[in-house]
Amino acid sequence: MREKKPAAKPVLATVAALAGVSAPTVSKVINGRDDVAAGTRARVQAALEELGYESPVQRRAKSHGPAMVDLVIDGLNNQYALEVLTGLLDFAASEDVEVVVSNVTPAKLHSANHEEWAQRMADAGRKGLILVTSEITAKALSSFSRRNIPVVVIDPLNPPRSGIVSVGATNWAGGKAAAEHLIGLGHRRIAFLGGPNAAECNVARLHGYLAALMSHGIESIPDYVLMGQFSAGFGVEGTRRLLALDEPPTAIFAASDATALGVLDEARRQGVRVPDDLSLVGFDGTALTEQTLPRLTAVAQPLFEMGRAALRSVLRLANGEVLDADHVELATELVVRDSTAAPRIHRAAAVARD
Amino acid sequence: MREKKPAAKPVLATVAALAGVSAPTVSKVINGRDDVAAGTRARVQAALEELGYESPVQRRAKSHGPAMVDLVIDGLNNQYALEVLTGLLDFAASEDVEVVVSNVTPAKLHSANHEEWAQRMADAGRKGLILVTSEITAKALSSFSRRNIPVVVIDPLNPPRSGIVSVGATNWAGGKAAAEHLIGLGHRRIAFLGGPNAAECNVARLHGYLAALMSHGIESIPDYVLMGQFSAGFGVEGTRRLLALDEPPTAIFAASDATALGVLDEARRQGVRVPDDLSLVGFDGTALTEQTLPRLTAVAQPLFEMGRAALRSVLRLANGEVLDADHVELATELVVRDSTAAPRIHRAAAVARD
DNA sequence: CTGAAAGCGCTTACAG
DNA sequence: CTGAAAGCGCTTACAG
Repeated sequence: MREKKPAAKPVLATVAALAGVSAPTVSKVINGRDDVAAGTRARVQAALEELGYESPVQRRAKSHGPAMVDLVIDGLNNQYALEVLTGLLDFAASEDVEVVVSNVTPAKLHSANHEEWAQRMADAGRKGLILVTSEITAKALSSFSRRNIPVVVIDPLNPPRSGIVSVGATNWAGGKAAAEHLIGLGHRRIAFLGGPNAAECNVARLHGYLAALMSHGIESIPDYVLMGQFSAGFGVEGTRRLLALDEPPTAIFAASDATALGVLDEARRQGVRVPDDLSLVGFDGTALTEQTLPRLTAVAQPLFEMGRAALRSVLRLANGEVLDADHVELATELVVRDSTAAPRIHRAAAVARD
Repeated sequence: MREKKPAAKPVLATVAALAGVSAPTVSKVINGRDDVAAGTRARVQAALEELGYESPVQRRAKSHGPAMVDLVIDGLNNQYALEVLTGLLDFAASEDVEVVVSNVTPAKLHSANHEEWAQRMADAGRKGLILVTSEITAKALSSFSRRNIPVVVIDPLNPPRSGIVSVGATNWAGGKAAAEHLIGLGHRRIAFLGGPNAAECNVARLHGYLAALMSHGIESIPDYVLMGQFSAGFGVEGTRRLLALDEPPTAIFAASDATALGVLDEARRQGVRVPDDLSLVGFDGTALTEQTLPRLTAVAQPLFEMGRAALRSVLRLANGEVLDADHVELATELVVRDSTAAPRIHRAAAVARD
């Protein structure tokens, strides 16, 4: 529902009254006729400015309806994107903003003609652009910024550069929390199944994990750190490699829920019980974590809120406001469920003591 | 003799004269008011068509940018909606159509002011409206059709009435295929865990299941048919009730993948092995079916294609074309994976024979 | 140059 | 339901 301001929308007659001329004269100034005295023209123009007058045509062109923003998701087909989208759409509805959604692969995004794209958005009166887990070049960004179209990236692949507005999660702190939870349970042989090396969020998770090991005096073992994709397939493959080691890990920190799903499947296939024989922590905290057996201990990202925050930032920028910071990270939270426990050796020792 | 130049841009009064009504009446038709007799409306619309009249608003909306349609999803947060959305967005991209997505609960949808909503869409030059798993009243529908905004419903909750264009799947055939697969494996005690009674698709699945039983001379047992929701929670609850029966079923046909997920969890909790002790067939065929252990045998709906077909229909209608049929059902397909097997008794007998 | 008056195209309020 | 009448916001034609 759109609220009508009590302040009456300025009409040609209003402007005329303020400028002390007749309506036809204002009409002439607006339409660029030359039969108006310079002084009169100046007075009328001042009045137009002051009242923020817009002709019906201008008003219409300026998108008569609710504000609209574009949202581009790379690979809609995962739980992660879905939750970001839901948060964003819910907030959009409450703000009376409409969202044009596109599902675009990174390759297509990269090869797109950004000038044309930005011009089309400007013509359509779009207020801003939100990208999810994509990267954007400085050159492409300038196509939009030159047209006053703000761009916000959710969970950017690149490290946050100044000039690119982005919303992320505290990936480093999340990685640290995951590893510390496992260390706290008594684990020392903790593996990391990461995503793409190029993804900044993945690198941050890795370094959080390394920081936790280091601060507890645990040496990191290169064989325990595998980089791949945020996918179940990589979880399966990585687990196979880890369990084939002479000294396999007692715990795995998977850098995404999807990866953890793969770990769970491969462990089951090999008769390795989770959490009895192997502890497992995921990352993302999507609805998937509740659907596995055992339910998955995971670092939850505030995906819903990230969608919300990104839209809020775009609307603020479109409104000419200044943001507190270009890059914002929302807090992750470790949610302990059923896939983590003390390592076997510990429990065996505890039983022996009894 | 009065010679009118044909090049003259048609104006409201021109249309009125041709239709033999007054200008205000034409104005009402254009703006979708409901206080115009059907016959009068038809005459006016014919005149509008013949003269190619366009209001200033329409003229502006039309000349600018790619076509846009609105998509309203009820409860985005499930795999089903996600796959429909993906199919629809991919086709939209290839057709250079933009999609405005909203996530609206059924309650909100019901209480919405459809007149205002339809008028906003008309003002914004939207080509059509697509609803996913929602119901729409005849009254609401008329708000849109009066403004020449076609509406297509994907997987409608109500039985397809004439006048409502919808895209669904062959739910009855799918239900029959699921039950026949189980019967073919030797099962006779087959339960059905359904969705809401109000959902037409669910009723069709149930009757497909019943038809299969009947055609094989298997009596249907009331205790084996439970109606609830398309959710994992109901899968858990239903399984609990079924396994507590004096003579529990040897197979369960779950009317959604989510329900099947719940069945799987509860079976595991009770130490009932799938498919050894219990066979399970799901319905939807979302990506979930590949992620479970065992992987889920399921009736797959062509969700991707349903999204695609719905958009295609809306664009055709917007283009003034006539559809072959108001309601279309795309074929479901049984995909056999690892959650179904011959019932125990059968296998025991087979072993005894060896 | 300027603006009263007429006009344009559309919408609104309301009597019948 | 319908349309005469009034109104709205803007533009045009033209007298001064």
